[in-house]
Order: sequence, then structure tokens, then C-alpha cells
Amino acid sequence: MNKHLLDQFLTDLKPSGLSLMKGEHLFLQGDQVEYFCFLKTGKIKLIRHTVEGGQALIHVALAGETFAEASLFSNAFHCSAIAVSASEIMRYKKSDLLSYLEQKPAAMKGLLRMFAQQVRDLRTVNEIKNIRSAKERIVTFVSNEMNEDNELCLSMPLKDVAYKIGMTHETFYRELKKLEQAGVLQRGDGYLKLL
Amino acid sequence: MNKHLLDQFLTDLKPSGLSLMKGEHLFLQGDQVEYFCFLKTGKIKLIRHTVEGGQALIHVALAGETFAEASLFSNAFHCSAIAVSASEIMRYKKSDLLSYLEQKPAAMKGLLRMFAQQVRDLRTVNEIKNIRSAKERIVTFVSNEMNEDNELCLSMPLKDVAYKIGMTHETFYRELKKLEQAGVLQRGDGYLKLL
DNA sequence: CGAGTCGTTGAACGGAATCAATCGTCGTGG
DNA sequence: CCACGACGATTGATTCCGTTCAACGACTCG
Repeated sequence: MNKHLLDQFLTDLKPSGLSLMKGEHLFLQGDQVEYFCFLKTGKIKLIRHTVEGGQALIHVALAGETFAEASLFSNAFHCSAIAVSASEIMRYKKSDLLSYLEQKPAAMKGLLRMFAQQVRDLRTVNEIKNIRSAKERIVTFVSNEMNEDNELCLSMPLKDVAYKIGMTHETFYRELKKLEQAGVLQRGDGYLKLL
Repeated sequence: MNKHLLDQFLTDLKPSGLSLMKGEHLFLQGDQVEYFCFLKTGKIKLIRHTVEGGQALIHVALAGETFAEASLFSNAFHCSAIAVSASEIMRYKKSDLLSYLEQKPAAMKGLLRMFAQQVRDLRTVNEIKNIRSAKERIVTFVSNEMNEDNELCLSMPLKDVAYKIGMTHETFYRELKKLEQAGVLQRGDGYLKLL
């Protein structure tokens, strides 16, 4: 989430904090939407219950993400949110946020920009997932996410990175090692560096 | 794209049409952003040129999509847009669109809603791509996209659907056939139906 | 009529998933 | 404080399924 924007919302809207233990739910499908949420730490899965009684995984929100954005524009949630691990959430009252945005075009524009960025990032990851070769997939991903120093700072465990780019963590570790041995990549504590 | 919103933009902003032949570019990386574009028909690929001289595929925009949304908030394009097949584009002058949005919060809210929906859809597809089994992937995708009658109307060739869910068209055809033979799915002209 | 593309099918291969086991670390509660 | 559980990280062996390459028919469009 755009830090600047978040800060502004913080001071203007006074969000409330909330902690969840693993397994607890933040909201359930069908619940009225009262808050717009931002995940500070932890991991939350969004699942949709199908008519047949099954479940479909919609998304796994990781630390630093907003989620269920579409809920801003609907009365009830279309999916359930369950903590995969202990999580801290920051939430803005939906009605407050909406009226605030209405009054302040600059803020709305900021949110629009954030969503646009979100769309772009998702498209990129989406395309990365179409790369069949695990090695190429990793290199492309790191190339996209790294900063000017060719470094990618990790805000989540490697396991989650693997999931994000659509491969099993086993394969991910193996390929990382190969890349490191080949001298293409360097691993450090909390970062990956492309050489 | 939200049809209602598009219609409103249409009447209020008088977009200009544009046709591209296969291989022609709409804009190149580094170009100034003058228009916000909507793809009516055809297919457009967005590629980013890397420092090493290589190319990275960012996204393949299909009929009915907007693309390069983030360009609304930057001065220059960060990627190039090239027509994969003959395409028709509708474009709105960026400055017009921005000032229009500024003046009309309702329109901006509409766009925000559209982006939010976009994010949700992308997340769903993203998660679908994490399903390893081709069969399950197809069934899940159709389940998500179909209407109340369990029908999915196709706005694009099957080949593109296959690409969208991250599998080769060969596998897609094969699995479709299996599903049809198993009586799970029905194929018709321009639609898929789940039984 | 020929070029181009979608749709379809076949055969063979390879690489990633899968299952399984181990180690280290961190936090927690008795 | 230590034992325990939970989880991330790591490595090995095996299997399988989707990719790849290839070829062909149908259809549209210029």
C-alpha cells in the first residue's frame, strides 16, 4: 500500500487496530461490510463457499496488502476471511472512508492510483506465472521486483514468495540453490540479489 | 469494463477511435502519456524492454479491457504496446479524463469501483493459476466466470482462454474433451456450460 | 486461391509436483 | 529453564502430467 496515502488516512480517519489468532475469521461470506481492511502483519486467506458446499481459495493476503477491495462497493462480503497465521489488521470504517473520499478528491485520486498500481502488479505476477520454467520464472520475478541495486528485500518468508509466483517451496529452494551455484544470484538474510 | 461507466465517458468525453494493424505499436516505452486507452477488439501485448536489451512480456490485453492503467498517473509509458492482431482502440485524452474526474467525484468513484473489480478478478485468476491439475483449473475457472445458468459466454477464442488460465491450448482442448466425455461440461458455439 | 489462424489430435520427453524425512529456530507454557 | 510443538528451510527419490513438437483439417479474409 502506498505509504504516503496510508499515513494520510491514518491521521484523518483514525483507523482501529485488531488482532486475530490463527484460525479466527475476520468476516464471513454474507456479512455486512462495515470496514475496509489493511493487513499489517500475518497472513489471511479469502475463501468463497460454493453452492455445493465446497470451498474455493480466492486469495491469500500477505503482510502489507489491502484485501477485499471490491467490498468497498458492495453491502455484503462475497467471501470469508480467515487468519492463516496470527495477524494484525488496521481497519477503516467504510462509511467514514467513503464520505471522506467523496469530500476529498485528492484522496480518492490517491486511492485510484493505488488500485492502478495494484492492477499493474497483479498483471505482472500473472504473466510471470505463465512462464513454464521455474528458473526463468524466478529470475523474471526478481528482475521485476528488485530495486536499483539489483536487490529484492523480502517482506515475507521464502515459502510465501514461492506461493506468490505459483510454485512449490521445494522447487523454489532447489532452483534458488542452482542459481546461486551458477553465480547468477546471491542470497542473504532477508534479500535476494541478482548479479 | 463497466459498461455503464464507459457509456458515460463516451458521451461526456468524446473519445477518438483508432485502428491498428497487426504488428503496429500503439505507444512505445518512454513515450509521453497522452491518452487513456480501451481495447474494443483485437489483442495487444505490453512488453517492457530491459536494460540488457531483452524483452519481458507484461500483459496481453484482450478485447474489452483497459490497459496500462498506471499510465494515468505517470508522464511516460513504462512499456510498449504492440498489436498482436488487428485491433480497434478507443482512447480518451488523459488531461481531459483527469480534469473530468477531478470535477466529478461520481465518475472517479465509478472508475475506482472498476479498478477494484479488476483487482478482484486478477486475484481470482492468479489463484486459479496456482491449481496444478489442468482439469481442476478449468472447472474452477468456469465456475467462477459463469452466469446463473452455469454458462460461460466466450468473448474470445478458446486459445486465448487457455492462455488466460496459464495453460497451452493443446492441453486445454484435450481436457475440455475429457470433461465433455465425462459429462461434466458441455461445449457450444461461443459458450461453455457446466452440468 | 493462398495465407493465416483456430481447433484438434498424436507421440515422446522432461521437469516440476509429490511424498517423505530431517534440521534449526522460535515461542510458549508447564 | 527445558520440553514441546509449530513452522520455515532443505534435500532426496519417484512419479506423472502437462509441455513440446509436429502434422492436419476447417474456416475466414483479402
